[in-house]
Amino acid sequence: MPKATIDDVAELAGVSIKTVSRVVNREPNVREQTREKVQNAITRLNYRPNKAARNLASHHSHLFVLIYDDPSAYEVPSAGFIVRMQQGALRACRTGDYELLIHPCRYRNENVDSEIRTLIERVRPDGIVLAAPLSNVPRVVGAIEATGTPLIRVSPGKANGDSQYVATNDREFSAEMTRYLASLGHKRIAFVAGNPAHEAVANRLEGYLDGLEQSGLEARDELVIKGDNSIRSGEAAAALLLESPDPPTAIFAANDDMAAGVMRVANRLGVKVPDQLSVAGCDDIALAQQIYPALTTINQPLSQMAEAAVLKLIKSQRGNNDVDGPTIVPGTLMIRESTAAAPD
Amino acid sequence: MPKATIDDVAELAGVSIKTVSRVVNREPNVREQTREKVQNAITRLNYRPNKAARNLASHHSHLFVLIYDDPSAYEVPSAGFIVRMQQGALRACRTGDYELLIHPCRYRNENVDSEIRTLIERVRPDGIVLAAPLSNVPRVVGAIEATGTPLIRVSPGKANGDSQYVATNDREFSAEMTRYLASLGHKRIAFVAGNPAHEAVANRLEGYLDGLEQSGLEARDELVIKGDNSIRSGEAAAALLLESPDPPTAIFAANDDMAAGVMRVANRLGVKVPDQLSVAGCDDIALAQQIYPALTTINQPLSQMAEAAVLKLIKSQRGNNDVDGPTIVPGTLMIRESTAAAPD
DNA sequence: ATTGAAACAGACAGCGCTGTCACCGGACAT
DNA sequence: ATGTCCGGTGACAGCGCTGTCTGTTTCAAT
Repeated sequence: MPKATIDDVAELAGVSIKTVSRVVNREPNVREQTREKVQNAITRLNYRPNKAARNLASHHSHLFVLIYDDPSAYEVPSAGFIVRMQQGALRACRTGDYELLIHPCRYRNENVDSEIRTLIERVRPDGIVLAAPLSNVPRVVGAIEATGTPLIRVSPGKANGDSQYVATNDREFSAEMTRYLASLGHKRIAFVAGNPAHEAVANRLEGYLDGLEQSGLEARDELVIKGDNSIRSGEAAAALLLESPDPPTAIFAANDDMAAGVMRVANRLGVKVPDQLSVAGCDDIALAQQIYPALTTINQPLSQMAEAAVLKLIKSQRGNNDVDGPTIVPGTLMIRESTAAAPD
Repeated sequence: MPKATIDDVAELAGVSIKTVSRVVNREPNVREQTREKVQNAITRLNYRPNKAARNLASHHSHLFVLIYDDPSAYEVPSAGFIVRMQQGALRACRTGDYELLIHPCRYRNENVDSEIRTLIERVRPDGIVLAAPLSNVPRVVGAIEATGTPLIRVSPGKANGDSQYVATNDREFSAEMTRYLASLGHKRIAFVAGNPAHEAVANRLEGYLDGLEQSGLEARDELVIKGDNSIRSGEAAAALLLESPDPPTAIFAANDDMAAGVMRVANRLGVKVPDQLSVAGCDDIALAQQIYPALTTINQPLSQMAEAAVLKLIKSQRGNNDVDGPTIVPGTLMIRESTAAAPD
C-alpha cells in the first residue's frame, strides 16, 4: 500500500493541496460541498497526514509531556497513581490529535531543572502537565515557565506560581471522612499526617481538624502523628498510638500506604480491624481493595484531573488565552470494611 | 534566546550544514578535528536539532510505541507491571535518541487490530514493543506485522510468530521456587494456576511440576487448582485447599494477586502464615512487600525485559537486520516472610 | 614522484506539509 | 453601473533538516 500524500488527495478531489489542508485541520472558510469532496477522497485513499511534515511547517509538535515523580525513587512505588494519570491524559489527547510523552523524574535530583530544560528543548512539546509533588517544587515549575511552554500543574497544594492548575478538594473530603468516623461514634480519632513537602497531602490535616470541629470533637495534639507517606511511617505511628495508655478507636491516615502500615501493626498487635479499631486512608490505591479487611478511603480522581489538565492545554493551543482559573475535581468517599461503629 | 539552526552552527564552525548533520548523527568520515570544531559551535549556540525537520527528511519518526493491555479493563489494575516496563523502555530510549509513546489497549475489544493499525498509520513509529498478554494474541501480532513495523514481543509465552521476542525463564524459576519449598520440608505443595490465555503464566505450571519431580515429590491433581490471575480466584482456591481433609502445608500461586487472595483467606480462617502455611507468589508486585507477612515471590525482570526489547529495536534501526534470536532475562527468587519450614 | 583508493567535505534537491498573500466572484451598498 | 466587502480558494515559498552525488584532499603503495 503506497502511502497517499496530500497531493494525491488534492488531485482526486479536484482541489488544491491547501484546501485539503484546510479540511484536515478543520479550518473555517471551506464550502460544505468542497469539504465533503475532500473527505471522500481522504477516505478513498486512506490518507493520513504526515506528522513530521505538519509539525515542521506549523511549528507545533502536537506533543504533550506528562512529568511526574519517578516512582523507582521510593521504597514502594506509587505505580497506581501514575497509571491513572496516564490514562486520563491519554484519553484527553485522543480528543485532539496529540500524542503523549511520559517523563518520570526525580525531584530530589540536583539537576531536575536542567534535565527538564533539556527535555523541552529536545522534544519541544506544545504543553506540559506537571504532577504532584513536582507541581509545587519551585525549581521545576520555574524551569518550565522560563521556557514559555504552556504548563498545567496537578494538585499543586498551594496555588503558588501563575500557571494554571487542576486539583481536588483534599481539605473538604478529609473533613468529610472525619465527620463520617465521628458519625460512627468515634470520639478519639487519630490522624497520621503525611509528608509536608507534598502540599496536597498537607491540606488533609487541615481537613481533619475542620472535620473534628464540625463534629464537635476536640483536637488533641497527641492524636496527630507525623508520617512521611510511607508504609513504615504508618507502622511507627500506629505503634505509638496503639501502645499509648488511651489509644484511639479510629485512625485516619493521610494516605493509603500509611493506612496499610497501621493495619499491619494492628494485625501484629492483635487489635481487630474494624471491631476494635477503625482505619481509614486516602487515595484509593489498588492495595486498598487487596488487603483484608478492605480499606475505607477516599478515591482521588487522578484520571479525571489529568484529563482536565490536558484539555486545558488543548484549549490553550486554540489561542484561547483567557486563563479560566483552576479546575477542581472532587474526591469520593469509598466506604469499605475497615471502618465500623466505635466499640463501647 | 533565539533558537539556533543548523545553518548557524555551520557558519560558526566554518563548515557546511551537511557536515554538522554528520556530526550530530554520529556518521563516520568526519575528521576528529572537524568534529570538535562543530561540537564546540553546537555547545556555544546550545543548538538542538529540530526533530520535525529531521524526521521529515529522514523518513523516521524516532518514536517507539509500547503497547500493553489496558489495566482499567480489570478489577485490580496491574499498574506495577506497566510502570516497570515503561521505566525499562524509557531507559533504553534515552541511550538512542528516541521518544516513547505509550498505548494501553484492550485486547478483548472487537477492533484491537484496526485500532492498532490506525495508531501505526498516525504516528508511524520506528518500532513497537508489545507486552504480554497482547504479545500472544495472533490478531494483534498479525496486525502489526502486516504494517512492516519492527516488532519486539515481551513474554509471548510460546514462540509463535516470526518477530523477535524477549522473555524470562518462567518455567525454570517456578521449578526453583518449588524446590525451595520442598527444601523447607514441605511434602504437600499446592499450586494455583493462572489464566491459561496468558501463556507465560501457563509455563509456570510446567515449572511447578518440574520442581516437584526434581525434589522427588509426586504431583497430585487435587493440589493443582485453576485460577484466573485475580485475587478472587486466589481466595476461591485457598478456600478449596484449606478446607479439604488433607490440606497442603504450602501454596504456590502463579501470580502475586492470587497469592494475596490465598493469604486473605488464611487470615480469615485463622491459619497462621508462615507457621502453619507457607505461601509463595510470582511477579513481585508492590503488594508483596506491603502485606503482612511480606510475600515470598519471584521478581520478574519486567524493566530489564522492556529495556532489552527497545535495545533490540534500536539495533534493528541501525540496519542490523540479522535476527539474533530471543533474549531471556532470568527472574530472581525473593525470599521474604511468608514461607517457613513445614509444620510437623 | 606518481597513482589510486579511501577518507572527507559540500552543493543541491527535496521530505510533505502550512502560513501568507493574492485572487476570484457574488452579495450588497452607493 | 460601479465600488466594496468577504467567503472561498489557490500559488508559492519555505519550515530545518537528510540523502545523494559530486568534488577535493590525504596518504599508502608503487
